[in-house]
Amino acid sequence: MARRPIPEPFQRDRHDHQECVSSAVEAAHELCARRRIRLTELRRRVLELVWGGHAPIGAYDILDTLRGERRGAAPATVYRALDFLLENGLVHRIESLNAFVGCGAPRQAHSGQFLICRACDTVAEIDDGEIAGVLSRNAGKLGFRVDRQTVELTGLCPACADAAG
Amino acid sequence: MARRPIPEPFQRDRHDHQECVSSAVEAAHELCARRRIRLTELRRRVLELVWGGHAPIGAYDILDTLRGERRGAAPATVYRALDFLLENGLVHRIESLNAFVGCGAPRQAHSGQFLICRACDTVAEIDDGEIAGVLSRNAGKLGFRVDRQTVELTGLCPACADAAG
DNA sequence: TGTAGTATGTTATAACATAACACGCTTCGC
DNA sequence: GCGAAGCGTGTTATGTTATAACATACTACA
Repeated sequence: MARRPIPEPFQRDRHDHQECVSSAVEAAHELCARRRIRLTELRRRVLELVWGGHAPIGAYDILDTLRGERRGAAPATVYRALDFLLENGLVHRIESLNAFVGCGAPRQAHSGQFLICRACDTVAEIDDGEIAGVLSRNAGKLGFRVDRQTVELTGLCPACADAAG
Repeated sequence: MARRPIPEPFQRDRHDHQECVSSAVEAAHELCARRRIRLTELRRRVLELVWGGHAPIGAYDILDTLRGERRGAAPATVYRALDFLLENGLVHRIESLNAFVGCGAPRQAHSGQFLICRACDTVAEIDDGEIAGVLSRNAGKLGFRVDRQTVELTGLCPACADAAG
């Protein structure tokens, strides 16, 4: 596991972001070793780029950077790496933004819930059992069997809410 | 208001779907009259096409139909009509599918929660106060102020779950 | 009847994503 | 070490979703 816990949502002012990136890469290495799958150079690099910040990044923004580093980078290059990272729960896709964020607690593909600040673009992932429970239970009452939850809450993070008054 | 309530989620086997469409159009007429905004021919037609079924429909599928009916239909034609319908809560966008469904209880742009059957593509909208409450409350505990909730649950509807065993 | 505001037509392009096939590398049994 | 199988990436092409920008037409209302 990472030596240092991923910062709690919205406790990120003035944090050492490089530590977030290296924790994420280290966690990915360990997860891939455990599963005997390959965290190739390309996949590691795409993971780092997704972890460039706590804001979601688009596939073509990743591609733009990659093109400066590797000849022959193309959309498929990026999407294949992202598919691998998604399958293994190392990144998440934010459906409402067509963009990707790093996962702070990687494990097999899982859902989580996302708090998306519309002012500063920061996304915080939470994994709230109460939310997941209510969703499954209330859908279940209607006879619906839930496989996958997409929960994306847009609004203002604490800092931006303060600033907005 | 519509003379007949929109069918409950998943009580739709052998229902008279034309009734769903005409209820939706009638509700839209009333809502637009009340707000003194215009449900034009184009907007009404796009609304009908979205209500073609209880499965989400893509903008370009709407466009394909429209092209057979109206000269000069183009993407902007459809997206502008959809924007109008979205703003007024007459349709919803399913983010995880980049597609649209009719709203059974139209009012000013609102969120709702969506149950999406991955077998038959039916989408049921629910408006569950307990879910909305837990989401707002638990995000609020972290200092996050929620403006908009995107909740999309993918899985199996009762009929398809039965069929799958 | 003029005009301001709204709605649509029209053309172009941006942004996001996948298909299909070739090639090279890694792994593993022999 | 050698060959086959599977995996990962390169490469080219295309499909799908969405918006920009400007022109024209329609509607409401003074």
